[in-house]
Amino acid sequence: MEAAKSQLSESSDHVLTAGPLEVRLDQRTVLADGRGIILTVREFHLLAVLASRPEQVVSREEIYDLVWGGAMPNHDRSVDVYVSKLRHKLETALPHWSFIQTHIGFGYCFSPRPLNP
Amino acid sequence: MEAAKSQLSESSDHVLTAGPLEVRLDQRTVLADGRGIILTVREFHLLAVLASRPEQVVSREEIYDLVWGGAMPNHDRSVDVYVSKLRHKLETALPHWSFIQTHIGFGYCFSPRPLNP
DNA sequence: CACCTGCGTTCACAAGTCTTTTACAGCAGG
DNA sequence: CCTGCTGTAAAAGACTTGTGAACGCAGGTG
Repeated sequence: MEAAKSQLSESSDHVLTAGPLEVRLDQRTVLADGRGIILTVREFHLLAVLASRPEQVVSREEIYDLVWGGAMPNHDRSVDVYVSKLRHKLETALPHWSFIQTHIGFGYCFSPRPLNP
Repeated sequence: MEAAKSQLSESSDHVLTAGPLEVRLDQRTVLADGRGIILTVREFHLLAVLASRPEQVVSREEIYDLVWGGAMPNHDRSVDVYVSKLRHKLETALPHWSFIQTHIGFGYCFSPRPLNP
């Protein structure tokens, strides 16, 4: 039942939930199936930005502005690099879930879904 | 038996217990396996603040506000220095336990756990 | 009063971690 | 093929944290 849920729900203003993933904004912590995941400041901020807009495609420029602040320099790859790092940590913690989709030529989309098998 | 317990329990409003550590708020004393640990005023206050929120990540700013009072001056390292002093005393008293985790770029977390070897 | 001691604060440096940049490989489209 | 885009490892650089030491201060002691 919960498996089909792709919508992110908010227990409160400070907690984002997506499947087995829980992002606690006020405490700067992330739980995967109740176990803590250690993220760096950037990784956490990036996840918070993406997870707060489930199912919405967000452009690199906007992500950059929200997480790094200011306009994204030309040819900057920071967003890509951090999405990669974040995906890696999420995958390690929750191997059967996928959270971030790439939208080629544009940006990324937070869209939690269980992987079939 | 108790080894697996990472949650802090409260025998009363005035005593915080975490593994073999007992913080007596009303008496301003700390016991490690029943033996007293001598802490200075600052050290005790810091421990009390952290131990009263087990498993919660607390920012340096908040710690500073609660223990020192007021806003933390820029580049102030008092919190770090006292965490270091506190860790040292706790380690001396309870070599096989770890109590305070660092969350880089943010703050500290009181998370009592026995050390494996 | 002169001295000693303990505490809190600040400083400085080493060690460690994180961020940014760079480079290269794979992929899809023309 | 050639080009543009993405994934990602690794190098280089920037920033954080741990901690010993120095300093000033206040209280206690002879």
